[in-house]
Amino acid sequence: MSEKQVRVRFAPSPTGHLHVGNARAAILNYLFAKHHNGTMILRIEDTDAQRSTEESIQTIVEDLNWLGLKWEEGPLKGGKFGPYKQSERYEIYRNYADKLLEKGLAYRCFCSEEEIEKEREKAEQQGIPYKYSGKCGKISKEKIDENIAKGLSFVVRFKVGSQIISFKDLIMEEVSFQSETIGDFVIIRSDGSPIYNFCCVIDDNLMEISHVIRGDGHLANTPKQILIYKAFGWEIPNFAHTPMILDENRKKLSKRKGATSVDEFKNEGYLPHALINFLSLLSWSSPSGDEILSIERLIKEFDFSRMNKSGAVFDPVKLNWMNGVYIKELDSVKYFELLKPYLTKFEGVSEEILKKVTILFKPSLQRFSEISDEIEFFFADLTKIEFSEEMQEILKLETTKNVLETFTKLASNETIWSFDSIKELIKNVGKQTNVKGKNLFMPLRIAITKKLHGPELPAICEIFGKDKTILLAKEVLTNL
RNA sequence: GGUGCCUUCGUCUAGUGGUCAGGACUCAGGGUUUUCAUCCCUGCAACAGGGGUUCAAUUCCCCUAGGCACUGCCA
Repeated sequence: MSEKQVRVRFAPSPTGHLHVGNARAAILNYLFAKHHNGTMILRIEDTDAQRSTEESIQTIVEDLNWLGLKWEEGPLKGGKFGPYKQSERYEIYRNYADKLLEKGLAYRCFCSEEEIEKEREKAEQQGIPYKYSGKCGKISKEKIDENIAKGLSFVVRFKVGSQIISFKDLIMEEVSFQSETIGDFVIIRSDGSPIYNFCCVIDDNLMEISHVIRGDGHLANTPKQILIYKAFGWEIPNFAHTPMILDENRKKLSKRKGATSVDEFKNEGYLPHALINFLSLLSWSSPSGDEILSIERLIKEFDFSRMNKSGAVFDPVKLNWMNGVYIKELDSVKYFELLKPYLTKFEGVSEEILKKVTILFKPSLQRFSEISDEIEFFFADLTKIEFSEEMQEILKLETTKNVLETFTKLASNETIWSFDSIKELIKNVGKQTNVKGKNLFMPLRIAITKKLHGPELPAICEIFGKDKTILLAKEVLTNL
């Protein structure tokens, strides 16, 4: 595979947002292309006029851009093998279908949908696997002309014949099918529009695709496609069918439980790099065993030989962890810039304060969308917040009263109010009350922040300011 | 039903004809932080089952079970 120029394509159908399964296919295509210094193509498979939308193409392109995946040829972008939208290539497909018709490798089928449906039901009742009978393949030429003259509508079916189709998949290895189980399938609809399996082959050939990398849902389509390649006498590309991404029940990852489309991850505050890293680690692993991998390393190390054949469960908990790792690595300028969109709730607050407050959460944040809830207590009226049972337990400690009293007393005498001075202050409270560790810090933390955990206490007090800090401590004291 | 693919800790995975079956996430415990979190360390936890082949099988072969996908005038 090295002599030949590597050309791969990502070919989504624009029927909604970019799903993580498709995103992974895009990522793998990208990594493979870059690894081999090849070319990546974006092709829009919009032959389903009912479901395809222009907006969807937009969002898919946006999502791909957000991920940072780049392609050399595609709609909008152009390239010498265009157009890259299948809906703009119908003439091409019809021409190739005509060639097949001429060669007798395909035929017009005049059966109505109702007729087919009846046959299908009958087969099902009898427990026999259904496949098209092929009866229209035997109609005489005169009859065909007569039918056409009568204006009867027809589909074009590919004549499958009988043979064993086997191919070597880069991931699944040797795979073979008996063509008899397939049945003559439709390549052109009655309205003249072409069907996926047909367009896909025509385009992959015309666009000189060297490697077809796609989800293993397409594995069963591959023999049909190979038959078409053979019918035209075309070279068959390499196939790599990637195992699917499953949900926690080991079912095809679908909506309903959590996020499944790239834009949802984007909105929840995941970093594109984290998503790519995480997705690339499903069914694949680095030879080094490392898990946090830069894009450069992924490109360098990616290879189908290290890919499993089994599906992988998408574990959002691990993704969150990984995203947290990448957030920690961000420098503070970039961190704040990416966080800004999640701060709309705090419009009236100065950027300076927001920067100070949000930076405290950089080590613990897993998703940007969490920031709002985390920092809210800085701007809320904390005197109105109730204590949870766990908090009350801690406040009930014998030492609590003394700690809070000493704290407010010493705090009132402070002249400077800085992180260091507050730290020192708490140290002194410990000395004077002879309380330390948890029993010293937790009552203060709870009284002042109304939370069981958060950033370093002195840092919070500093931002609150002296007056507010003392006020909050006192307020709790009076109710003790 | 038919066809195809798959099966190592809960999850993602490494790995080999002889290994204490390794790592990561989660969880638990400990250490640092005079607190929580971060961070560090330790621990829990797996070769689907049954037959072969072999001196030896998690690894090779077969069967069973289970899972998933496809089975459209969807892609």
